[in-house]
Amino acid sequence: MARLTHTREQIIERATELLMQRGFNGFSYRDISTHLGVKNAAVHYHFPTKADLALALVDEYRQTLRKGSSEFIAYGGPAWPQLEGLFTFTQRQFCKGRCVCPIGAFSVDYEDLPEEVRDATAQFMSDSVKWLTQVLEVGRSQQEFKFEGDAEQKALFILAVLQGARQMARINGIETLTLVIAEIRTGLGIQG
Amino acid sequence: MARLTHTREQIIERATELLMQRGFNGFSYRDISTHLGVKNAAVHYHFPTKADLALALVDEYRQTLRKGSSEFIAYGGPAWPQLEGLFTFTQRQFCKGRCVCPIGAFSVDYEDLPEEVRDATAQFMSDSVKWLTQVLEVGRSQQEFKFEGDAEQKALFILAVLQGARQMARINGIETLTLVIAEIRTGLGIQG
DNA sequence: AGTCACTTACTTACATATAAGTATTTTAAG
DNA sequence: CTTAAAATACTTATATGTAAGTAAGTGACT
Repeated sequence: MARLTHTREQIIERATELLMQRGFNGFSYRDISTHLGVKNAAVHYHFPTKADLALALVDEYRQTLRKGSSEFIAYGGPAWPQLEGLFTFTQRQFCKGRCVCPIGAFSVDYEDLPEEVRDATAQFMSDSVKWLTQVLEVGRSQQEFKFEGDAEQKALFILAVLQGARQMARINGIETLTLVIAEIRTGLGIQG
Repeated sequence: MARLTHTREQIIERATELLMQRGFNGFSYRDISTHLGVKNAAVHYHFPTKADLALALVDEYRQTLRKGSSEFIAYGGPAWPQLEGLFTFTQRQFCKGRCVCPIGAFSVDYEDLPEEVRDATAQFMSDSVKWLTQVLEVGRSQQEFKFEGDAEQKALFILAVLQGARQMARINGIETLTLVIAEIRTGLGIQG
């Protein structure tokens, strides 16, 4: 079943960009279709409603992030490359368009979202926290990181900083993100 | 010049709520007017365009935050009540409707915003960083806080965490915000 | 013949905004 | 102190554009 076109993938790609740049309520099907050179209804063909599209976006983002992290969860290994991977990912995403992360965007529009999308977003958050908690715990036990207290609390903390910094960086420039990441490293006893 | 109605103030109040709950693109003039029991055009009378409204909202939020902080800047005094004030403010705002802060909301819709609104948002951010930097510097020199490195970097860091946590709390519940604030205190050597 | 991936052509609804009119209140002049 | 004019705070009505969604049709491939 060889694919003739990649419209579906292209829709997701463009929608992700738009979501990150303008928020979920800040773009329309038209913004997607004109960009791809197809008609509005073509987008509806692949994603009948905007909720369907939103679900696909969360899923896509989850898969993107999971690619690198699933191996760690399964087989262990050093923890700090995992954490650095998260930093790099965050910075690279930001550079692709000074954008906030999809979850950050969704969290602003949260009340508006259909319940399934809210659930998917929450699930994604929960997965991320679990993953980072494990990275921190393993890293601490292997003397890669130095911190006190609950690893899950620290994980929440780090994800919150990244989320916030990415948004602030949109207004103040990327140095904000860089400085904040440096501060996280310091807080974990990692010397650059 | 006694005021007969408070429509203008009520518009700002309601619009702030809506902005925090649904983002700048997530509400319309109709949402405001029906809530107040006036007509759509009444809102346009006070704020001809949505950009005008946005500007007023940033200004309002700035004034709200500045009330408590201007005295500190002018006259000094202990620093930690200032910081605790920020925490309390953040938590109280959140409880008023599980909402993100207006600046967080704007940062998501940033690309969409008229330039004046972007400028005002940036100005607000810059003021906030300046204020918190001063609080941290004074607090450190008075032995209220304990931390190393640049105070401005730390200020950026703390504002980013609060911003991010407030959004995450929307999805995960207020404990996230509480935990994160506890973690900030720890990072400054403050014992609860 | 049927399914896939669309297009054409629409509908319904809402958002933003403006123009013109009205009631009430304030100001300022005689 | 009275009154005319001007400003204030709206309403009614309407224009223009856009968003989301659907029904029915088309052509290509299987």
